[in-house]
Amino acid sequence: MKLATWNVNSLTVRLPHVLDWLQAHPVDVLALQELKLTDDKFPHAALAAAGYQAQCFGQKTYNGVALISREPATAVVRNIPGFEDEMARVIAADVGGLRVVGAYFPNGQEPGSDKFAYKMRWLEALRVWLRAELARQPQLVLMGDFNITFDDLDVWDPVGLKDTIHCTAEERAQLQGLIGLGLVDTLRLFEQPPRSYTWWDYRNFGFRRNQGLRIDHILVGESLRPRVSHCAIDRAPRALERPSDHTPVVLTLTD
DNA sequence: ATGCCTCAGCTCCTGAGA
Repeated sequence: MKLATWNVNSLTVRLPHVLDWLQAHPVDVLALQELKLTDDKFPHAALAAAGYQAQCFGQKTYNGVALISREPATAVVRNIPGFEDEMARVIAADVGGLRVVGAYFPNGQEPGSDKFAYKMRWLEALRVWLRAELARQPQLVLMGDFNITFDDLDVWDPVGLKDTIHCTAEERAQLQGLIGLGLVDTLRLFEQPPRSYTWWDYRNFGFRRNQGLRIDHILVGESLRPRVSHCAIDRAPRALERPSDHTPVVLTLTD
């Protein structure tokens, strides 16, 4: 079984890339973030023609998440129960015997800002909710655009970007809080090329210079760890014409 | 350097992203 996550930065613009990618990488589940469209504009027909059904949770202009899967997804939950949020950031469902959570974590803009405070509240609510979810169904996968680096290995310039957004101690403490629930950072279970990132700034030739961050992650419950056979970043879509600024991460589980 | 690029939208500029 294969699962993947990809922040597409507008599904309208990136649909051709997504369809091409699914054809070349027929994963069982693909979590998308930053759809930037409302549910009435979601391309169900194009995905159905490719052999996929979708559960979507969109909004106008910003945010928006979806779970695309070969098999139907059930018990769908949108956003964090009990956490009032105007933004469409989370979609969870049962797929293939797993609880799959796709998430677009808040950016946070700048430490000390209102948006940073919102990010921290959101992270706290996510952790509390996932603790209960894991108790109910330990076979859980949390994947998406976390907008947080684990450590300096995830940062192209850890000195210059020290304590900036995605790299602060507060954000990283919350990310470790998720690990503390019994979740595993699957990419780090396997040897990776040096300077492995999932996002590169559009500006300043960020991708060409490999000046990026690893902020898209796939975490699994400890009980799934024995089934994790591979995890890797697929840089290829970032090199296409008119790319998203993020690239997919792919997890392989033994059946 | 309050810059660089990309996207959506009350579209010829602005806000947001990261």
